[in-house]
Amino acid sequence: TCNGISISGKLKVVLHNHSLWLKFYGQQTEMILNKPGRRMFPFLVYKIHGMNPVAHYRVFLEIVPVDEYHWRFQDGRWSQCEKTENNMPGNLLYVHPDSPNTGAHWMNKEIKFEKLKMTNNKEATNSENKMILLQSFHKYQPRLGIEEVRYGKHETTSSSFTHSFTFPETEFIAVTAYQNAKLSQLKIKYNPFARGFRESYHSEE
Amino acid sequence: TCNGISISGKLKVVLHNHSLWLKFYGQQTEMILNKPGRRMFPFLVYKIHGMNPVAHYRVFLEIVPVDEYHWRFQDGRWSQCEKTENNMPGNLLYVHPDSPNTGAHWMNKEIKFEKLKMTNNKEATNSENKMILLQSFHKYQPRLGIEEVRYGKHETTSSSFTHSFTFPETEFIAVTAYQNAKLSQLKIKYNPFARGFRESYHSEE
DNA sequence: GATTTTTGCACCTAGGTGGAAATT
DNA sequence: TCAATTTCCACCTAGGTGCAAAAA
Repeated sequence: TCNGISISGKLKVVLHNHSLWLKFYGQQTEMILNKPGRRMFPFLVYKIHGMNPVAHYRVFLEIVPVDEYHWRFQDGRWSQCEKTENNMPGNLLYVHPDSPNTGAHWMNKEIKFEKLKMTNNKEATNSENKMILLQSFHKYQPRLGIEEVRYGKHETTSSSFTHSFTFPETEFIAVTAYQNAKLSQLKIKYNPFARGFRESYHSEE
Repeated sequence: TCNGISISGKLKVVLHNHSLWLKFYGQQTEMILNKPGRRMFPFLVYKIHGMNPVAHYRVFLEIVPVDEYHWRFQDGRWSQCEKTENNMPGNLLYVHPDSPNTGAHWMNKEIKFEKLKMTNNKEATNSENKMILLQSFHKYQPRLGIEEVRYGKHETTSSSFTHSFTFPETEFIAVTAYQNAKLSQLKIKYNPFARGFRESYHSEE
């Protein structure tokens, strides 16, 4: 596991920024939730192989709850706490904006989920693409979905298969503020938008 | 003509920023060409009515040469000059990035060609969407194309119709530098990205 | 010379960061 | 008091303007 490659049938998916994800995975990745919506960092980038170039596919992401427990960061460690009673709500599906599209299109270059946003606001409505609604202090596992789309005679859509791809190193805990200082230092180190917080920023050549 | 509405069969298209285009049309619109590619301003925004919500359509733009003449700005006026000998080259087609999509999608909101870029560089290759290749000092007329897409049994695509919509007020002359000072003042007045050139910028409340 | 195109630039728009302070 | 969330912010990235000077 955690080798950055996942295979299902004829399809092969590579987690394109695998090594970056591993760095965060080593500190237990945290992702920020807020009302206007926050991007993931790292964001998910895949490379897909083995599609039929002329067939049509819908590519999407599911953010799957890993368990029904509340997690807590204490004494420098994450630990499972009480079980969550209510059914965890949430919009956990995000369809890639290029969907639907041909196999040739999807295989042509990396598939980036750069603009996916996550929120804890139940009333959130992003005009362009719906935001992912999650619960703070819960653990999630992103899962890539690839669905072949067939267009029937009567304008209806029927899918012939759906394949799922999971990369354990992309698991994360949703938070409203970073808990682990080492984790937030990784964010600052690798996210270009956080460059202002790098100690080296003003001293570098 | 120039009322901002165009009808073809069951389809009706409204030029959504009609009044802005009219302001420029009154001064003979100019659009900048350069190597990295330049957006149009105003850019083309349409509202489409009368599609079948569940049918699929491809929406695209053609930048049609109005004539084969070289135009010149002299003594405050544009005039037609010598005829262009060579066949005018160019990539004159720009498929809207949402294509293909359902009638419901297209009719849901205004269709913006905000990110279309124009260039005079024959070797230009924009990774995302191809740039429109035009000739400086030539006159062009944008034309909206709507093509119904039908998916056949054998993964092939066959179109059942294509409708075209032309709005005379969106005609323009391509240039590498603005010729008419009144025209460039309109650009400064209405394009948010040119705000720094507005006289009123620093004196406004 | 004269005209056209290119380059470099200051100045914007638009929006993504984590942190600190305020709020809940 | 404590923990979690929200708000505000300075500081970035990214990239769209017309203009002036340089180049072609």
